[in-house]
Amino acid sequence: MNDVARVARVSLKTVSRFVNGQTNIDPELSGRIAEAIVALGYRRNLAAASIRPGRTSKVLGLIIGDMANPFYSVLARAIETRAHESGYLLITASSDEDGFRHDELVDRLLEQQVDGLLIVPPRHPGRSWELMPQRIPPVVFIDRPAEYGAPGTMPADTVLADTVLADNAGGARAATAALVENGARRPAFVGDSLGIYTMRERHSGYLAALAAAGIQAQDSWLVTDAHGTSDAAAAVKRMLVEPDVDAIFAANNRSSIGALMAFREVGRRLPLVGFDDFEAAVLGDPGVSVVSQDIPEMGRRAAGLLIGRLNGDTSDSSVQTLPARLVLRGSERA
Amino acid sequence: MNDVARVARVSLKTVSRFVNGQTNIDPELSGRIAEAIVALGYRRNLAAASIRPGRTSKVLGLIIGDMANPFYSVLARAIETRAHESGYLLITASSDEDGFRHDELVDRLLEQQVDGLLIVPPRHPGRSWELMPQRIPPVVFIDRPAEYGAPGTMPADTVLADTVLADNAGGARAATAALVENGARRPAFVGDSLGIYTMRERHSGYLAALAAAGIQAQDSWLVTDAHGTSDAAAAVKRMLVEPDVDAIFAANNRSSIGALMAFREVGRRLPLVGFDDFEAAVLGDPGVSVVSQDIPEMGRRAAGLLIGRLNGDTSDSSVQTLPARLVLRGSERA
DNA sequence: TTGTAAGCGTTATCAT
DNA sequence: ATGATAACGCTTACAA
Repeated sequence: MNDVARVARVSLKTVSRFVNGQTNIDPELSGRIAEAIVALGYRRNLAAASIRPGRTSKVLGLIIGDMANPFYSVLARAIETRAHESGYLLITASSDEDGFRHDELVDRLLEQQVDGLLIVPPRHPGRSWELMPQRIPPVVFIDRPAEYGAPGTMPADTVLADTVLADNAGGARAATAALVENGARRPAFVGDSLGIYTMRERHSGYLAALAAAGIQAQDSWLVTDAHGTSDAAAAVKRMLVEPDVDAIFAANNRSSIGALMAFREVGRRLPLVGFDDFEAAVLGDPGVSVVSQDIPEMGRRAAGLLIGRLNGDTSDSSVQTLPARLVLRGSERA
Repeated sequence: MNDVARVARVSLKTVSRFVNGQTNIDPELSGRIAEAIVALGYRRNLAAASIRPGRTSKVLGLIIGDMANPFYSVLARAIETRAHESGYLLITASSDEDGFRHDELVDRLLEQQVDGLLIVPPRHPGRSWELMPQRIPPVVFIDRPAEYGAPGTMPADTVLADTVLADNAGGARAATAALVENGARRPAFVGDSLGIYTMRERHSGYLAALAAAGIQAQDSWLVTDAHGTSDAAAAVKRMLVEPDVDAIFAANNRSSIGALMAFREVGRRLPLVGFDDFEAAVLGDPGVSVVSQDIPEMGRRAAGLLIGRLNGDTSDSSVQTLPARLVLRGSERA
């Protein structure tokens, strides 16, 4: 910038004005500056600009579980789009659901001077947010509450922290109810560990639907160790062989896909409703009914909330829960 | 940092040494510094650190078409993993395949002082890389060559630019050959516009396989306006009704899925091989045979190449082509 | 409208 | 081993 000023025979400040788009500049000087910029191939250094107090980096940090997972990548895209609209870049990092790595990433992003943080808390939490140093930029937690007491309670005192969740319990309840309405009396729950927040919520929705139908839930209907499609497939295959259950609520899309694999292998199916939509759901016959979360909306809301905070919104921390929608494609019937 | 120094009653430089992990510090002073850091909740400012000459930001920029697209998100994840291993963060941005937006992002990332750039050139190119100002950090182009002359030729003079591609032509040739070996005499090509580099390559592979089999390609076998699954489905449905062709090479996975949709709707199928694997490919009966690109390897290679450049590798610009693997699952047969 | 000088948080030089 | 001081590229009072 000094060089530009020298070549254009103006002061540093005038160049600064020019590159910042200020208007009160003599057209002649503007011209000389523009020429000098092109001649020298000058490009402003935003990192340097952002170290001034009161100036921001215009970069946001996003921590998700795994960028390669469609849930996260769709979420990330929605966030990126909203961020871009307001002139923010996005540093996206994967925690692999590991608390330690997550915490490292938080520290690194803060050192990198991001203006705000969007975080999907890892399944295996690390340090509590209560232990965070005082000066933290606004944070929005997505999909799962942060690890401290009740969601939205604690962080309000320390930092501006909002939370955006999906209605996991309500969606699971609707899914299970759809099975029951189509005649199921012994619907299974096939999913991952109940140590995971969303699984816990979905399980409680499943139980609520059973209770509402006057059905007594049985432990033998419950599979909570389906970490991947093959676990789920194995569990569902057992269900087809020993028909203890008469329908399946697949609590995530890996479980849904596992169920389809088992159906195909055994050559027989059970009524099925899954949580979370997936590409192949429309390809089978019948199509797979699912509870669909509006993931892009979750991302837009989260990013919008964060950017609102950065624009000076200091209202109380909020917890928003987005509705989940039941999409019936036929697989809920016998 | 000044405050820490004051509280710990040491000089600024000693604190700097401490936070940079230098060893030559009196243990007593170290202790005082550590205390002061905790007491003040001090966190280093990496943005400020990076403005020193010779110092780097330890941030890489990645421009892809669309983060929500599985091809890109898997690629991004592999890149992120490799970057993380070497201590780099990754700013990921989507161009939406639009040259103008792409160019804006390049400028912004350069202003943000990223140490290097990983770029999937947009389908609708903007400014040529020849026009870029001189001082540019190393760049790696992925999946498609950059927009200037032959891949890898031009940028060598201006900037360190490598290119990592998949063997689109070879993969398409193998896919088409598999159809022919299973009796196809009139295999269709269903894909997107040949204005797209990868489509052009795949089309030439398809033609090569036909030529090798002594089959004269017909214009009526060629569909190049399948931009999404429904376009492809419509095209394939026509093929099922008026059987001009006897097999289908789907040149991308949207076309494969469209073909499956058409098969399901009409209740009849044709031999099919697709380019690019997809989740639902194993769920049908028969499973869908595909040409599979090793996307994570592409990401690892690209990131590794870039980091190598950042570590001082100044060898000539290279163009690497990764093999595509034919995965037969049954759909290639009648 | 333009310029001068100070300062942001850090690291590097060079002395001690 | 430690520290004083300058410098990085930029913005912002404040002055002219």
